[in-house]
Amino acid sequence: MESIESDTDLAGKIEKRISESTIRRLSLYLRALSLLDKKGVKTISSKELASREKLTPAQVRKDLSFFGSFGTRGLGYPVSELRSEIAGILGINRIWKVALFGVGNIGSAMVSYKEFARQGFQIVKLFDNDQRKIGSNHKGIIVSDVSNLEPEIKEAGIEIAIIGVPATVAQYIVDDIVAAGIKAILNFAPINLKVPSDVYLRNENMSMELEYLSFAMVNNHSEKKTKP
Amino acid sequence: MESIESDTDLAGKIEKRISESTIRRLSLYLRALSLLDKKGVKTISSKELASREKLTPAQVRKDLSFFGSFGTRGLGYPVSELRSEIAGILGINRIWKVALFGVGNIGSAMVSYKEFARQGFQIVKLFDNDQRKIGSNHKGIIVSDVSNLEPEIKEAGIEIAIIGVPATVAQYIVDDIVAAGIKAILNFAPINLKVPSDVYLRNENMSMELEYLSFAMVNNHSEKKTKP
DNA sequence: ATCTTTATGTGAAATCGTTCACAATGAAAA
DNA sequence: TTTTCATTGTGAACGATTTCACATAAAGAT
Ligand SMILES: NC(=O)c1ccc[n+]([C@@H]2O[C@H](COP(=O)([O-])OP(=O)(O)OC[C@H]3O[C@@H](n4cnc5c(N)ncnc54)[C@H](O)[C@@H]3O)[C@@H](O)[C@H]2O)c1
Ligand SMILES: NC(=O)c1ccc[n+]([C@@H]2O[C@H](COP(=O)([O-])OP(=O)(O)OC[C@H]3O[C@@H](n4cnc5c(N)ncnc54)[C@H](O)[C@@H]3O)[C@@H](O)[C@H]2O)c1
Repeated sequence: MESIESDTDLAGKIEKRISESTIRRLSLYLRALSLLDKKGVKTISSKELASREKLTPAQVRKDLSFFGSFGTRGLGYPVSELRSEIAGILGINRIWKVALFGVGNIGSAMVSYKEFARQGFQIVKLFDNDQRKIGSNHKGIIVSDVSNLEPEIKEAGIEIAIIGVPATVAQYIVDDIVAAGIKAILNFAPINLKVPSDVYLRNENMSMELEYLSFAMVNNHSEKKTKP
Repeated sequence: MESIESDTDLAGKIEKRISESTIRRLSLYLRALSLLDKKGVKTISSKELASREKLTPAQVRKDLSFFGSFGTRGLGYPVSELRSEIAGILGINRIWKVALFGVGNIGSAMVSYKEFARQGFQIVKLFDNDQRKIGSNHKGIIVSDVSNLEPEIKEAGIEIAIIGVPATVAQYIVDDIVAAGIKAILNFAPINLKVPSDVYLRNENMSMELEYLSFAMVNNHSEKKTKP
């Protein structure tokens, strides 16, 4: 439960905790590199990569240096190779099976979004408690009854859950999900969910982003720093 | 364009830049306080408030102290009053008119979400370029043609735009929106949009959150710090 | 082969954000 | 009243992250 594990850790080297900011920036690098790769660009310098994501070249180099030396001095980084290195670091050079809880507005939007599957996040199960939805077909997936989640999750090999149910019931669903062995949760409900310390939880909070915009406008708040 | 403005700044006091983290935590405090207020709780200590959002009491007190003294020593903070103070700081004790661009999966989900309006963000215009959608009624709003956005935005007094169009066209739409005078944008397209420095931009990046979960699982990465 | 140019990788410095620790203060009890 | 108690508000210490600055290395030019 500490730091990073040995598959990105050259033997004997002292491990260093990777900051959340660095990990988030890796996602940005990955997105930029994927685009460049598709365009046929072969190499890119930290300066160019930084400018595409409003970061500094030093930041790019420092972030990457935590994981290894991927560049060539005088030349830059090989686009395609760096792309797959980062995919490997982020753990998305594989398929993650995802289950979605709550096939409502936000849930339906997620299932329809093909980009997730392309990035390795495959939504393979949908759960709801509404009898009108259970049994119906959404993008090729039959909606299951949430009251029977454990065997279905285990059988399908689900490792990530997305929470798209109302805030009032989210904690109950999460308790069941955790009991079923899921270790990663992306939550859209506006509530602070309690999970055991070995379960990873991220919150998607759109109100927070709108409120940030509101604050910025009311206070003429300047972005002082490159933030992923 | 620097720091916070004078309405939260007692005369003569030196202004201090408020960190992004602090602003994001204010949103969390607001959410918790709204809930407590609804439950009829009258006062809350920094300790209790912190525990509800997985933060430290010192953090809560420090965050609030940037904006004033709202508590009573020995007692705590008055829930209802602090709630409206924070709403004032965030600039949401008023109504913001919002326009949504791209009435697709994510766009439809946002229009249907009543909570935004309750928080002061009122979606009053929808824009699309699909002839089948233009003129149709979504939750009481007629979808407008995006090619005629400027007069409609100005007439409606829109100040915030939500971008729910494909990444390939997002920059074009944003250029038009900015030309129409909009100063705040919440973007769902997975692309780094270029905007003038006086336009506030926030990105909602769900892939980033999923990738963070993936990284955490692959690397047994522990949350070391309270992050909003 | 040698030189010039360009750009990486990385300690060290600087900046920024969080936590500590305690004096100050008001509420409640005696 | 006076004392006790709980909890705020805040400088200062600490820790984390970002930026600087340069030695190092490879590519391309001459
Ligand atoms: N729609 C948005 O734009 C938006 C934005 C931000 C956050 N959210 C949050 O996302 C969540 C879902 O929002 P929505 O707009 O999609 O709501 P919704 O009402 O459209 O969908 C909720 C779904 O959850 C299902 N459900 C309810 N109780 C359940 C239970 N006990 N078990 C399983 N399924 C259950 C309902 O049948 C429904 O299909 C909410 O917590 C909301 O606050 C939504
Ligand atoms: N659906 C999701 O869960 C999800 C998740 C993350 C990010 N996103 C991003 O959000 C955006 C929208 O995704 P979606 O799934 O809602 O897509 P979608 O295709 O369902 O919706 C896009 C909408 O934009 C409209 N549009 C296209 N070109 C336009 C133009 N030039 N002007 C105005 N409108 C135009 C289309 O007619 C359509 O209604 C995309 O950038 C996507 O990458 C979506």
